[in-house]
Amino acid sequence: MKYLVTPALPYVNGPLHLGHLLENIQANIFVRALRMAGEEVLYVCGADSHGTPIEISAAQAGVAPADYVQSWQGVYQKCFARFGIEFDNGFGSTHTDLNKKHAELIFERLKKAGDITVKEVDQLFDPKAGRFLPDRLIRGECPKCGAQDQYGDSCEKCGSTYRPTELKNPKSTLSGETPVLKSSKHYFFELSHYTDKLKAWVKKPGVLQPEIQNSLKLWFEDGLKDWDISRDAPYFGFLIPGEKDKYFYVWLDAPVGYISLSEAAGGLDLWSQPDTQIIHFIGKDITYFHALFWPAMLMGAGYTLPAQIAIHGMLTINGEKMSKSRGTFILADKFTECVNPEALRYYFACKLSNGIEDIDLSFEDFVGRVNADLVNKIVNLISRTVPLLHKNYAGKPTQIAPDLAAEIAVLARQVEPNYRTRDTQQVVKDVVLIADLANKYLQDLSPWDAKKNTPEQAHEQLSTALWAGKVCIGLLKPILPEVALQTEKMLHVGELNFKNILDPLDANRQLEAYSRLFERIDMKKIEDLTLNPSPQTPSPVAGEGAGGEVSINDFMKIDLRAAQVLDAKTVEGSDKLISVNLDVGPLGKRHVFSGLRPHVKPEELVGKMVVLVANLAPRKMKFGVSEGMICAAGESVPHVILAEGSQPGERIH
RNA sequence: GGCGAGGUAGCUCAGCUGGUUAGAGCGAUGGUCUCAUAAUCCAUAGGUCGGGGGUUCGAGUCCCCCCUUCGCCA
Repeated sequence: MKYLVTPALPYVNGPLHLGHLLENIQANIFVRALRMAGEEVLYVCGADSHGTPIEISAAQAGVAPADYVQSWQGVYQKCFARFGIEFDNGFGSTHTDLNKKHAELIFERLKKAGDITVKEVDQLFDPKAGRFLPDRLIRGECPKCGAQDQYGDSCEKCGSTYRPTELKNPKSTLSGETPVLKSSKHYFFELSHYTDKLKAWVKKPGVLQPEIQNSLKLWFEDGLKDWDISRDAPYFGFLIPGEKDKYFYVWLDAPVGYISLSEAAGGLDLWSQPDTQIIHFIGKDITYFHALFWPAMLMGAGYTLPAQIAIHGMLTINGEKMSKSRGTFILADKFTECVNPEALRYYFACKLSNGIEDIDLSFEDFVGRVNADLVNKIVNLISRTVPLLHKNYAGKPTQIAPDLAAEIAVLARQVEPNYRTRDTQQVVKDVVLIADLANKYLQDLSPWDAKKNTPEQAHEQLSTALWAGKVCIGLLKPILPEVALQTEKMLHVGELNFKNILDPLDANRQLEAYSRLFERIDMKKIEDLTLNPSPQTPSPVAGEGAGGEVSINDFMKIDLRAAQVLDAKTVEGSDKLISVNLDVGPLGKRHVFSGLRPHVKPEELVGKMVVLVANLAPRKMKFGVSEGMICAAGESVPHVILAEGSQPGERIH
């Protein structure tokens, strides 16, 4: 039996946030657990790279859409890697020749099967921008309640939904023009042809969670409607064969990415073998596409159907929807600056099961679980035994107590099946229970207390507790790969898997000295996540460091100003800094610490017109606050760039 | 608005097809050990199971209405 596991392909419209991580951590844990059980698993993912939003963002950034997508691809891959998530064949994209080939192939097969039809559709068109407008790019008055400035699909005030053509006084958000109605030919996929097959597939046990089966009923009752799968130029996507200005709708070629990414990783045959276990991890928001459109496409084109659509709930932060204004729209990279990424893996594992309820990241609970259970109980088993074994028994373990070992083995054997059903909530519960047993065992027998024990007994007790700790970490290995790796090295137990996990420790091998496996989380650091909210407008294309391209928009974010040096002094206690006061005209006066001391004499600066990065975030330094940066050129011997002839405060661009 | 899924102790959650005095962990409080990242271990307190009505010998568990959160409405 071979497995193919995919998370949803993240759409390229900004940096990854904790919501992406929830799904990807869940899928990653699942993959690691299967592999630990000896299963063969292909694990692929990539950027969902097409569509109007990407095309427009790329245009705004002044780069080609393909380049725009590619630069994000690298950012995503690095970000995932920080959380222990790495895909077979790297993090791919749906904008590839391979994906084009498969999208066309499926389209041709559906066409041959008579599932593709062509109809004329009236849509709002922006004459100035020369393009049809998706609902989200039209704003106007709600036809129901009259609220101003509402999207073309639904009203945020009264919640009513409508067609964009019903909107009063509509305006294109691209050009501000009033859109006009225009007709165009569209391709449709006749989903209803697959109604019976889909009904049967949906009911197959294990394919979908019961809650999802319920919610699908309505869609079937209403009757499956045909699906508009084409978009007119300009559009970033794949041209429809035989057309010059019509493209596949992004949602058609996005799931096809599952196939092309598989092929790129050497696993195309997984889609033709009947016994493959194809498992898609998705959020409940995109159920429709994965439970109806996608399987219907596969049915029509003759591929293996997914064995399971593993659907999870949405992520909330402290009980509320992630919100940019509340600062709870937490970016993944920001998180890694404050907290060990494995803590998040552990916490999500605590909360996830095979249910579809929303998952709440409660900071209080998060810190509590990690500190109280993971550090104080589980890791503690190792940190309280290894040093004693070194002190009294030359760092070598001995045989283990059979009674406790048997009790623990019973719990440990439940773990693998729970991973397979994605019930990591139960996995963690069982592991914590093992840790509780072992901590209590140690406490009751106190092997550190010579009066209660003979040395042999104490040796066995310590070894048993350490073994229990190893079992705990081993069982959590899919969740905490890095901690497990460190433990394997420290205890010399080789690569832990579900077969060898209960093996005793090698009595002839000296343990490494104990080093901390996990640090407690400081609540203050977590609070920092929300105190400094993630940026509203994430920087696209950037993030590649020096030498990478930035868009004009990125450049324009930097506010460079001409500034006149009022005075400049050396800073006592620092051989690098110069304390500079600047006149920035209308922006007032600024104080800056400049690191130019080794190359520039303070008195040389006075009166000069320099270039100031005026909107650099103020930085608190040992000697005070610096409110900007003075630009200089040159690597080893920098010299200050002068803006001669400028007036203080003038913008430089 | 329609449909679906939730609303159980301060926090996060278990409670299978209705059945004895509603459970767990964390947190809190008191005590304990001192090997360990002031960790462990023991004990105690904490709930009108969102609200109201109904079916039943008996409902957190079934039915109806309402409030509330989340998702979807192609």
